[in-house]
Amino acid sequence: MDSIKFMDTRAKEVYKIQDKFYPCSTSITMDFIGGKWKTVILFYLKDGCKRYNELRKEMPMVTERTLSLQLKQLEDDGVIRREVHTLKPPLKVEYSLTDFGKSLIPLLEMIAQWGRDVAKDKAEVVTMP
Amino acid sequence: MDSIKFMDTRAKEVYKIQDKFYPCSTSITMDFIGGKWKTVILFYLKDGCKRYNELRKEMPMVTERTLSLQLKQLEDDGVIRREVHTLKPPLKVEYSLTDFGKSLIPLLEMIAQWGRDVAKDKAEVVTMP
DNA sequence: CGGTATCCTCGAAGATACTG
DNA sequence: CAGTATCTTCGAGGATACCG
Repeated sequence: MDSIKFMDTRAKEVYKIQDKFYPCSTSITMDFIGGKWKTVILFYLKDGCKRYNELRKEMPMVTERTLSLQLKQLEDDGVIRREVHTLKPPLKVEYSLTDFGKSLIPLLEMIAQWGRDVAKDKAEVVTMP
Repeated sequence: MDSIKFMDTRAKEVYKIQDKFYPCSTSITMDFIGGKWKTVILFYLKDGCKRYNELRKEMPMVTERTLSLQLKQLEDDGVIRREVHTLKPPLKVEYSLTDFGKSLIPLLEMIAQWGRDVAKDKAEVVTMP
């Protein structure tokens, strides 16, 4: 029992949301916008609603499956809204930010701006084939 | 040749940094700070340099291997600096933000703040066993 | 048009043991 | 103290084909 005083007694507090543990509030944010495509999708949605194919054209390197999955996750997380405007094909589906999603806009702008600053130094801009 | 006018002629420009393509400036930023642990590490380094074991204690769920790899990536990306202060064991190694890394601080603060706002609604704070 | 279904690859991250 | 070495797991994301 004496050894108790040598143990690490600093209580480490973490966040818990539905059985998931987050060691830092930044982890919570990254769970919403992390991954390869979410910030890109959200960045293109921030100026208004977009159709599925419009998003695809903005992201020439994403596969349909992945775009679809990411959109569904963002929808499940309450960040974006999916609205179907037709009953029969050809379908018209529009995606837009929810109010909760709009709360991310300043952050998205800042992420984009830091990337642009880095690009100024290190990147070249090329046109996709 | 007539069909050329039906093709998607909007030139899609992307960023290129050392053979990697980025469809959006947000992707560049996320390549630096994305993943499960980088924002956490950077957030804990933003107030000054930390030793390896100090970082471990802040992140009770990270494995040594992963922490080590993430630190090395951040170092290779020029975001943090690694300084060795002893020649023989026990070693003293300190990590700190570079000037480039410090340019991320406002962004890190904003990421943390958005996460805190969400936590206020949805998270509980628990003490790690 | 706006997706799913299926199968597959690959890298991030973890578990555990060991070391200068 | 501050890692590295090995092995393994797991899930994000990709390729391709098909569907309402």
